[in-house]
Amino acid sequence: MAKIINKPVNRISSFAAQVYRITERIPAGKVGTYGQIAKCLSITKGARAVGNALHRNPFTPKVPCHRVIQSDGHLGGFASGAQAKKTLLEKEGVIIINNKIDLRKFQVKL
DNA sequence: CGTGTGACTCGGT
DNA sequence: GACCGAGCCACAC
Repeated sequence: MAKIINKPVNRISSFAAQVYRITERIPAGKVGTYGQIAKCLSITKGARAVGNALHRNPFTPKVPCHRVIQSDGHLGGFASGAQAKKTLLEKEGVIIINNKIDLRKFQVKL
């Protein structure tokens, strides 16, 4: 009999779920850093893992992954291009100068 | 289980 | 500010 194997593309790791949870609670007009989210998950050095989870984020419209930027204030990366990320943030009310964001004013406190 | 990769971060140059 | 190297974490193969 044929084994009905469905691609396990449906399972979200607990880690990723937590990342989405934190990202989802970022209000519009504010931004957060990968490291900050990582720290919320008790993994201060897991900024990379956080980026990975967001990059694979299956809840794109549900999770405002575009509100997550680098700790330096740079946009970081975006699946559709940093340009789109920049535009989106500006629409939310975030002021971006030279592809950089003022973390002092837009970094949300978790 | 080892290896490679990535939307990161920090420190030095 | 830009480039490089090292460190840390999770995932895919």
